Amino acid sequence: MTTAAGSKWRSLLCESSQLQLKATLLGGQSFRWKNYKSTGKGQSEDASGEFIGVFANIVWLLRQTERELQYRIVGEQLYPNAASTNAAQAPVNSETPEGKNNLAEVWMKVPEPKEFAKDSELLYPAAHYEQLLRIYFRLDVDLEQHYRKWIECHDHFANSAHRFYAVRQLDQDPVENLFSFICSQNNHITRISDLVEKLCTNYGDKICDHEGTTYWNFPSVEALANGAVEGRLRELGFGYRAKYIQGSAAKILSLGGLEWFRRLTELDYKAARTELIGLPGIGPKVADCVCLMSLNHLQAIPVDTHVFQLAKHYLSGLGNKTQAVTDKQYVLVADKFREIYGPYAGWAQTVLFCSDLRQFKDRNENRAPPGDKAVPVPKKKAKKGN
DNA sequence: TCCTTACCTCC
DNA sequence: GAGGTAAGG
Repeated sequence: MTTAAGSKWRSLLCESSQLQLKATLLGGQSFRWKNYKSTGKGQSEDASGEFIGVFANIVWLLRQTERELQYRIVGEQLYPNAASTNAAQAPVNSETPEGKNNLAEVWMKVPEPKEFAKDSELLYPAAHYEQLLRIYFRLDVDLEQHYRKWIECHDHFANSAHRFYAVRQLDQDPVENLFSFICSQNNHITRISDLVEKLCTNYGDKICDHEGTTYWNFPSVEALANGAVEGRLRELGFGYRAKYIQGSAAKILSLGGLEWFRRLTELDYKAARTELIGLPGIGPKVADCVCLMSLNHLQAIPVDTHVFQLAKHYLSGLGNKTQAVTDKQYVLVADKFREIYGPYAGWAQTVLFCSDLRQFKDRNENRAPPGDKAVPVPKKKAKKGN
């Protein structure tokens, strides 16, 4: 059920001032995107401007121009649950109420392809892929408007925004999101990516081969709950995270699997967070990552040691020596961010987080493109020092 | 309730 | 030590 790798480039309208692919895809939200260097492309070291990655059981190639987001389907498979859920009654391009538009929910409603007139070499009509991209990048949200607001909220954002334009909060698959962030504890991005890749190659299904690389989807909860998983993951170098992965998978199954995740999107933020912390290996930080990145709770603030350092822009008296973030400090910092930035505080924090990543530091390429006048250079506005 | 420490592995 | 968590004081 794979697609010929030769499928053509398609596009949807999307101003480059609304989306910066690089920082959005490589900034630590998802660990499955890579800079794409086509083998045929000669001297393209790092600057092809194309990214390859997987979501919704599709291998995507993405790039952008000033006016368009362009995509190419490298390979695809049916969503595994498409046939077994109440598929048919959800036309792909129906309007979904704002705030309820979760990727996993859409996947669970993906109709079977035979219900469509086939469009060229792909499984679905172009409108389907377009909708997946709109959901994944939350393209319905006017990001420039939020930037303007956040700039007014605090100097710290104003000083970072012009260096980091158009970082979008992805709306990810909760399964991939949760298990990826279990892997993230005490690790940096490259090793997290390696571990996530190992999960996929060992427990995922193959999607396709492309230019000598095999692409896999993210494993199902069932696959990760199997009794042999912990031992195998230890062999593969997951360390103490191995037990958390299998244990969380097993518990999620006992709670209802994907249906349990769906319920969490309907609960309010605090309730969803509490549920998540009930899983082994999930503490406050990972729970907030999942709330923010795949359960549509945009007020969640994941406070890691890094964010904790940033928080000293806002709060005095956090102490200079402490290494570990205590629960009390965590709540203090998260509440402060929400107080300053409002209901989309988590998104604002993602932008700030990106702007402080070493890999992105002092790079002009992260500035808004020359033609972009939408996000004004910071004005001023004193609000510091609480 | 609040705060330390061990934990796997890689760099 | 690293973008944390769970166990124990």
